[in-house]
Amino acid sequence: QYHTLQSSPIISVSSCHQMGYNLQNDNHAASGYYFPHSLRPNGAPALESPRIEITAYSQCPENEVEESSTEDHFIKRGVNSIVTLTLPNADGYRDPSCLSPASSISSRSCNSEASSYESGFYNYDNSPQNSPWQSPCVSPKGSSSLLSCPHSGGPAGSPYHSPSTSPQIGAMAEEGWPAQHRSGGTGGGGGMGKRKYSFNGTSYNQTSCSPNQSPTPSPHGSPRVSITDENWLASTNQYTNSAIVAAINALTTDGVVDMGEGIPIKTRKTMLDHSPSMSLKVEPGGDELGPDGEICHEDYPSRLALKKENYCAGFLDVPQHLYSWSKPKPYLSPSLPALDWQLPSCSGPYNLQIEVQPKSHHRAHYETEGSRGAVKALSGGHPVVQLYGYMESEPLTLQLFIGTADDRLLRPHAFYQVHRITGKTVSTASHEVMQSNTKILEIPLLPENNMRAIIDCAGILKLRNSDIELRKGETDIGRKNTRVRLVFRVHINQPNGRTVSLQAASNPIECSQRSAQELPLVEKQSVDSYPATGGKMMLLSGLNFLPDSKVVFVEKAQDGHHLWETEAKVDKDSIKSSTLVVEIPPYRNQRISSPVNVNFYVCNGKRKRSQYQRFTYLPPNVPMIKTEPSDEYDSRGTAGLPMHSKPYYSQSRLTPIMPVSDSDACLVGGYSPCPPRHAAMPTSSPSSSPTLHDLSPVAYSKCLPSSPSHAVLPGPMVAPIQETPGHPSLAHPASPDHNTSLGMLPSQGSPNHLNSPGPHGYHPVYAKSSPSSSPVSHPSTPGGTAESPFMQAYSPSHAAANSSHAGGSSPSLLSEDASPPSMAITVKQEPQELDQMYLDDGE
DNA sequence: CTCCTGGAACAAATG
DNA sequence: ATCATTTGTTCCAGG
Repeated sequence: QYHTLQSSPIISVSSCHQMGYNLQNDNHAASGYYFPHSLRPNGAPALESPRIEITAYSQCPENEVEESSTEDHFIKRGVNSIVTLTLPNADGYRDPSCLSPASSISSRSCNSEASSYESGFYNYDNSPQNSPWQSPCVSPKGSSSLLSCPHSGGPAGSPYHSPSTSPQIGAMAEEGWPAQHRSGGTGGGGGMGKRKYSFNGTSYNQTSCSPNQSPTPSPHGSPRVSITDENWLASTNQYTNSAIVAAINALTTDGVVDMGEGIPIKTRKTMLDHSPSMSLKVEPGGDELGPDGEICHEDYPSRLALKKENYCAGFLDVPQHLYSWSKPKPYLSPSLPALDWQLPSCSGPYNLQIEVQPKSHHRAHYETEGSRGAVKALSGGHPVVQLYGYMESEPLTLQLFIGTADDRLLRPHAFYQVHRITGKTVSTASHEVMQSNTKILEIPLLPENNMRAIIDCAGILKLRNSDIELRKGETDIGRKNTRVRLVFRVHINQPNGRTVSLQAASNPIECSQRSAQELPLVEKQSVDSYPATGGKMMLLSGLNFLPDSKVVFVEKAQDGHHLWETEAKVDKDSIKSSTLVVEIPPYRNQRISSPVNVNFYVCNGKRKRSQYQRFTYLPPNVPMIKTEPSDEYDSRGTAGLPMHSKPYYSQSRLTPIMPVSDSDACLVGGYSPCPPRHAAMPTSSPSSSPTLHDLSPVAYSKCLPSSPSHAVLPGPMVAPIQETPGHPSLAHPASPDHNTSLGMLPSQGSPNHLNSPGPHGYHPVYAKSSPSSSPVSHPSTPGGTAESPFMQAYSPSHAAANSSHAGGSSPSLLSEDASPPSMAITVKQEPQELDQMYLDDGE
């Protein structure tokens, strides 16, 4: 294993490894990945108390029988608890930095699912963190899994072992964090007290558990129990972690990161694992999966393992047997990248595409309600996801989880969970798996179906804000945080032992009943860019437009303050609920020499605004750049309907992170196309493979520089997620993490930036952008890709980049200047990228 | 009879 | 501190 690790390291490092963990690279890869995780380190902060809680959880699991998810969580927790216990060293938490590589590594391996293992790990833990164990973890297979567990555990364990290690994370992080955040900040008490929820039947289960479990220091005790807390906690940690990580990073770059995350994750996973077992239902999916084995195994394995080790044994086993998945591969999962890692949508020949996007609105259901059905597509059908470039005969497993849709990096959404839909109307088999508080739906991707899956089995469950916010470590707030994205992942094992992980995120989905009914939504705009003179009519298509809807164009500075704002003239007579015609207002400066990115939004009233939409003013003389179709549109005239739906789509791609933008290009063809794009991502590291997430700073930096050239792309297109003009809501206090978390992202971010037409030295901006300072405001800048600062706000990637580390790297990007002239257009950068890509592929 | 939904009542959180 | 909004969650009822 080591060999592999070592050998591969360099190469793979950047890329895939994660997957690869199994493979080998662990170290490198791990390190890279870990970074992000390292965020966890944040754990450091929180660390202190954590363990305690864990213990509690363990109890819960059994009790609760709630349905899948909750139970799972509990179960896991139980496991976790075990784990936690192990970790006695609180110290470690804090030191995350100390951890350095070793710890980090271990953690990662664990990350994913490892958690479950953790419990078992103790022993492992003992082993000196890093070394052997870790590596083992990395290693893909089998035993490794256990090992990995250890890792996960290791991290946790490590703490024990070595204080330095820190404590990694693991244990600490989870508990600690939560405790701190929640209890301290919000005052869990408050939350608890507030609601009656506790009473609710649903909550019962949870509560019962949680309370007990939650031993958390805090008094939460309260009924609420935020059930999930525990579970969540772990997960939360992740988020938090990111922030923390960021902080940590600042302190130290070491592998530390991993630690934190890894542990939490593990715990979570465990929980998940349990659930899975519970879910046995798997049924069809299972069958299919079974065949696939590989992928499934990954997840399953872990589960299995966990189960076995833990109490599961009995229950779980059954299911397992049923399905092939259960198999022995357990370990795989551990190696998989954490859910908050940013992954590219295409790598080498592979390209994971969302062929049919989900509708922009889907009312999520509460636990107190019945299911509200599966997420549907605009067409009335269901979302469709396809993997291009995969020629093997082995089925793969497509993973789906609910991710965030804010301006920060993509990560599992704390307030929503994917909900498995079954029934006669459902044609797609699926199977639930829990990974660190996040429910994942696993769907078979079969060669016979051309590696295409119709997602008609995925609903969305809303968790009570009060429950989630109480989780330890959870820093996000649920209020107004009702937009999500479907996040799809595929892990492809390659001959060389590495695993390529791809990720694609859907366009944002508004899950709030009220928001969906009241907030205007712009799905398409007929014009993306136009000369500063304005005057052209632009057709907007979307939802909830009212006779008195207004369209406001705004330009924000990096720091978030408004540079320019004007209300455009709306053709009141032509307004329909789904369409609106507006005249593009002249830009404040008619002499711009390079494209200027601004934003606009539709406003139905004070707090009823659409997300920011991107728009680019072009220098009067300059012909429109190819970049966008806009030209066409222009010519057509607003009346023409040709709209761009860029925003969303681009976004979706974005999600994948940087890659995303690239992905666009890649899209169809898959193979060839991708490579180029990779460039963007890959750019980061020679190593390349986008797939891999290069976490390491270095890579980034590298990438960035190169990126400039690449930059072009769709950057603009990227259209970061739409942001709501006025709502900072998303911005959460805690957020800092986002940034940090991103470490990985950076690459992405950079690309975007690059892409952005942004004329001139935005760099600075970026740097600023990070601006975590004004979390809230940031969002606003959606459009900004190009120029400005906005970009940052928008795309998560940006954020990431900006924020942390990225910073380091990003700067370079900025400097790139590549952006230069607005035009930038996406030229192909292929060469470089390709190389990288190939390399990756080749390897 | 259960599952979906669409609508809304209620009530906590904000402004 | 109070009142008006908003927004989150729970209920209902019809298909």
